[in-house]
Amino acid sequence: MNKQQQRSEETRTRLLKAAETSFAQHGFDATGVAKICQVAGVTKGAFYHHFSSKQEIFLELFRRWLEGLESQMTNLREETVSVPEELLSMSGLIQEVLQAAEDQLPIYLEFWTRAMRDPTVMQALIDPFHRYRDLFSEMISEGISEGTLKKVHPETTAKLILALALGLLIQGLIDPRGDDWQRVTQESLQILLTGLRER
Amino acid sequence: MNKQQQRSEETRTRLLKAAETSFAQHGFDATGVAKICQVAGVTKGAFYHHFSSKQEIFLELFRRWLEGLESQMTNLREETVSVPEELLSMSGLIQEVLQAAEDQLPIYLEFWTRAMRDPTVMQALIDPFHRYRDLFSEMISEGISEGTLKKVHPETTAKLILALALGLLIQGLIDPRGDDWQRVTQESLQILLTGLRER
DNA sequence: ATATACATACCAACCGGTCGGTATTGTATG
DNA sequence: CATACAATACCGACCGGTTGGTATGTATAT
Repeated sequence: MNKQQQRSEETRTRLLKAAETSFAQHGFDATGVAKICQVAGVTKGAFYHHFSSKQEIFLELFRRWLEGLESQMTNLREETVSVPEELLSMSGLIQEVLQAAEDQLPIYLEFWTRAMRDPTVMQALIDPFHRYRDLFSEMISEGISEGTLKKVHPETTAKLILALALGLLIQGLIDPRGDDWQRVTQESLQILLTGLRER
Repeated sequence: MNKQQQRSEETRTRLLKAAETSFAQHGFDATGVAKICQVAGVTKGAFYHHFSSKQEIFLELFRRWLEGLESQMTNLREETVSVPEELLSMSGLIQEVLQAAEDQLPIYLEFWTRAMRDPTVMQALIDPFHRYRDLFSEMISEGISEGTLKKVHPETTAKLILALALGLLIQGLIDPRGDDWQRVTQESLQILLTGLRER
């Protein structure tokens, strides 16, 4: 890699990093491009050299986040054996998501909110989201055919599980240190599995 | 109430109504005070006569929403008999929330996002939220002592149920016409109850 | 007469994005 | 190896437009 390319890439990541924390702290609208540049230690010229608009740097962050999530989920699937076990190990994933971001968790909400207004962002959200759902749906179907799960409707159950994950994440947002969400997730999944498991 | 008060109150509600739809459609930041006034059919003078800032009219809407939710929930509790039945009738409530707002659902997300930045809004959100949780917690405890529910941890289960409700709401936001969320909610609660019910 | 409820005109601040220019690195040529 | 040229990466002053909020005037009810 060139010296130039190297420098370029570094500024780019600095900008992304700066944008991420800024968006997380103050939201998309309240974060000026100038502020992002200041945090990144570059100028507007650099910014608009790398990104064509404020919207675009946001979308870039969004995509990266979704990609990370998806790869985590697929990794998960490969490591486990039975479906119920697989579901239980989900709690670890939720915990990871919660911890990974720490202070900048609100950016996820920002993603969501903006998706509601902007069709481009919405599409970027919906597609992976549906893939997650399908992934869960397949998991359920698998569990049914392997005889570890009751004969429930896979798609509905997938929605149920996703709802649980989303809801716990959001509650974790409100009450970050109030509770051991790892434990709550674990127990919740236990209860859920009691209703799902074939015995 | 005299003629002046009557007029005053009408403008106030018009402003609130206008703000609600505008915030829902375009978000807090993207909605100008001027636009709210235009929709309401009054001028800025009227606006700042009734509300000291844009933030304040937002908070007013927020409080009203939370109050509405809470009263709906307490109503629900009085009408039903056994706890499992009570939980099942929750699905109706979720459905109501989804329908009631229709186009302006995103405003709830707006509430949430702003709460993450603004301590005032956050407090206004957390307090009722904890009350909801306590309400559920009591429901569970009641169910346990009346012998219809297994001996689970009430608070954890309350979080689980709230998570489910929140998650389904959010998925409903993404996919408003994709599915019969009423049915999904119903079935999800069924599955959950299978894991909770004492038999 | 006086307070209330609103209208009008206006401002200072800010913000996303542009643009002409510069500095540094890479490359072709003699 | 030196020179000329080109491409890339970046700078920072600037602009048009918007916005929340204010100052002041006016009409109407009490």
